[in-house]
Amino acid sequence: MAHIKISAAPSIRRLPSYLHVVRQHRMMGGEFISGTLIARELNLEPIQVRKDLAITGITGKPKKGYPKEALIAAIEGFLGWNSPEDAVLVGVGNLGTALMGYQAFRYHGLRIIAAFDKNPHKIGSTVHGIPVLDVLTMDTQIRRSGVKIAILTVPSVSAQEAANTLTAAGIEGIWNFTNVKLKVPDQVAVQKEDLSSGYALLRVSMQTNRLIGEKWG
Amino acid sequence: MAHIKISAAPSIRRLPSYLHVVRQHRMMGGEFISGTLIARELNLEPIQVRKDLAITGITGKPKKGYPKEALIAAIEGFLGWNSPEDAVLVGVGNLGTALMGYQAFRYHGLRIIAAFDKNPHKIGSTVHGIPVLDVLTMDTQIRRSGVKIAILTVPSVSAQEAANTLTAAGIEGIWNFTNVKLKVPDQVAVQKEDLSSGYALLRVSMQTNRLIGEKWG
DNA sequence: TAGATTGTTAATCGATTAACAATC
DNA sequence: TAGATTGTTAATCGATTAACAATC
Repeated sequence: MAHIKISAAPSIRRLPSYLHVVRQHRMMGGEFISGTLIARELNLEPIQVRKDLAITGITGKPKKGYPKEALIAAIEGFLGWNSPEDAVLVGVGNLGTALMGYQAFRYHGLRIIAAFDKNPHKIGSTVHGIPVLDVLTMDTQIRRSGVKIAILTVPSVSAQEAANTLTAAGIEGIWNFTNVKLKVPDQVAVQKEDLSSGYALLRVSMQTNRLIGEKWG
Repeated sequence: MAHIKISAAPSIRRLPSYLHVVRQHRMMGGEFISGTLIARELNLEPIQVRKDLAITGITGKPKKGYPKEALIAAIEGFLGWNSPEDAVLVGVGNLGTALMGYQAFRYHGLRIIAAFDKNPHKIGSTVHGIPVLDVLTMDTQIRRSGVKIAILTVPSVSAQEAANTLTAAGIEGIWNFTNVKLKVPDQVAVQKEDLSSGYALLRVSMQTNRLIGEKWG
């Protein structure tokens, strides 16, 4: 539901980065990978990595670390990334097009099977191999396919209307790339992706560094 | 510097959403806007909004709220968004192209003045009105223009090399859209933008909702 | 064996929330 | 005036970090 607070959200947010590190070490020799090593690669504290990994249910071996394959399976299983999940994308603009071509989604078990737009010039075409369909048929298509995830990349003004259609069609999760605070039923999860918050942090970090530089440089 | 911990990071992350709400209420009548109203629109606690706004230095008036224009100026000033800041973008792929056309950056005082790529077919063209230049000339161009911010949207394999060139050229902040943990000098700020962490949270939220649904629905 | 690493329990730290006097 | 709202001070909550016994 939209307003449930997910506990351990910071830990969950870090899990994909751990998964990424383990995958990179997959080919390299050794059956095990230690939390210490993962921590070092990500500039984190080892204890934090161990605590985070614990929520996936994995258990390691003292002195050795975590069995790589089991660790990958544990993280993927916890996140639901082990079985491929279909998604639709709404709004084939610049960002939508970019996300449709984003190869990394494969590693998250996320498959965009269709996109929707209202522009007649786009409808009927394919973008990165994904068919672009008429947004007017969205409700029918989603019901038929049973897709549960929608990626929302429409202009702000259309965001709430699109969300209404999506929820009515039975979508359970909306990955919201607009800057609109969506109003949805409680049983629908919304994850708002907000570029501006990251940029805010970057600018403040830069200011902080300049102050330090003046003082010490 | 890369590993400095910014205190009050969660508050800073929320500031752009407050700014967005105030801007939307700008035209509507009234000189003031209350923290209570902002909180309601964003599903936050009023006390949290007041605490967050306090770090910008703004002071409100009991019973009335915050003066809209002063509040906008305070947030923008705190974030450094009041004066336009130039940036370059490195890597004109799908995501790079999308960001080059992202209109919302105007509201953050961010101006992408040039992009760099190594593809001869792209070099010399313009994307969304922004010139695409040869990445081999990047060092020179950045030094000459004095740009301090770089948006990094190259493939993972090229990320560290690009970051090296950027820092050598005097870049002070890198907005990193790759999944590579960059190694940079301490005086360079890096903000890593990570789509997968948001997706992880979405999936866990959906799972939680399903469990609740089974129990109550 | 010795030393590195895990997992648990406790301590610390910081963020969120509560309470409430001041006030327009 | 009465009531809504601010800003401060205190309390709570949750996340991070520390300490350390167990162990391969």
